Amino acid sequence: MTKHKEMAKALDVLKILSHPVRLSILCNLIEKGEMCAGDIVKQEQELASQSQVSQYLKMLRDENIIQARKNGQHVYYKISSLKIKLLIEKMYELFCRNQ
Amino acid sequence: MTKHKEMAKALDVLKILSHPVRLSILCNLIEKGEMCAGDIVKQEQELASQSQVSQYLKMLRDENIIQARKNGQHVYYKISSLKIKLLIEKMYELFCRNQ
DNA sequence: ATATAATATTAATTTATTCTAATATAACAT
DNA sequence: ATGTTATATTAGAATAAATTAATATTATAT
Repeated sequence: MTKHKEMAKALDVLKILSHPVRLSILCNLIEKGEMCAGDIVKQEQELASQSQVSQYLKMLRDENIIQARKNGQHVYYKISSLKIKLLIEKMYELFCRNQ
Repeated sequence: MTKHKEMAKALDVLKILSHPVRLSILCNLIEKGEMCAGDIVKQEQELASQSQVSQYLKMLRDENIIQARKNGQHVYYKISSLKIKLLIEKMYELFCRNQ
């Protein structure tokens, strides 16, 4: 990848992460491993509607940050990008660990 | 810090970083250690005006990501947040290192 | 005192992102 | 077939962020 494209990729990631509900969804997916759409909606219901969550999940899929697995009428999501997982974990370490 | 405030802090950081010129400024500051405003403007001149760069520098100062030191008519900037430095270095490692 | 160079500030415009509300689709149960 | 639950899609409205263009400030040199 060229320097410019690497930068663009990093910026895409940052933009996606810099939203309270999207970041929260990703943190919960890291914690739980896998969740179905409905449970994600429930987790975020204070801050976002079903429609919004569905739109965020699509964004995250389109960026190859999460992947979907359909089972009957349920859709299960999990993180597919190790890089994003590591980045969020680093942020957790830097901003959320005491001291 | 409460979980909610930590999250909010992380989000502020992500928003600030998710701009091509702001991220570029920070990367250059990490590389060079310290730069004066004029040199930063020169580095970014393809993408941003003097006014824009000055506004970005203010944002970064307001977030305590960089600090300013005035010497005559020049203002020298450098990164003041170790956390941000470490985060950007992690991003470099994840997104910009080959492989 | 005036001019110039370096940097900062401001308000208004433009553009991008997010939210809302309504509707669509697909799987399943009766 | 009809209803129901889970999830996705869409277009338009609302909000937020970025850019522009003009001006202000501060330090220095003449």
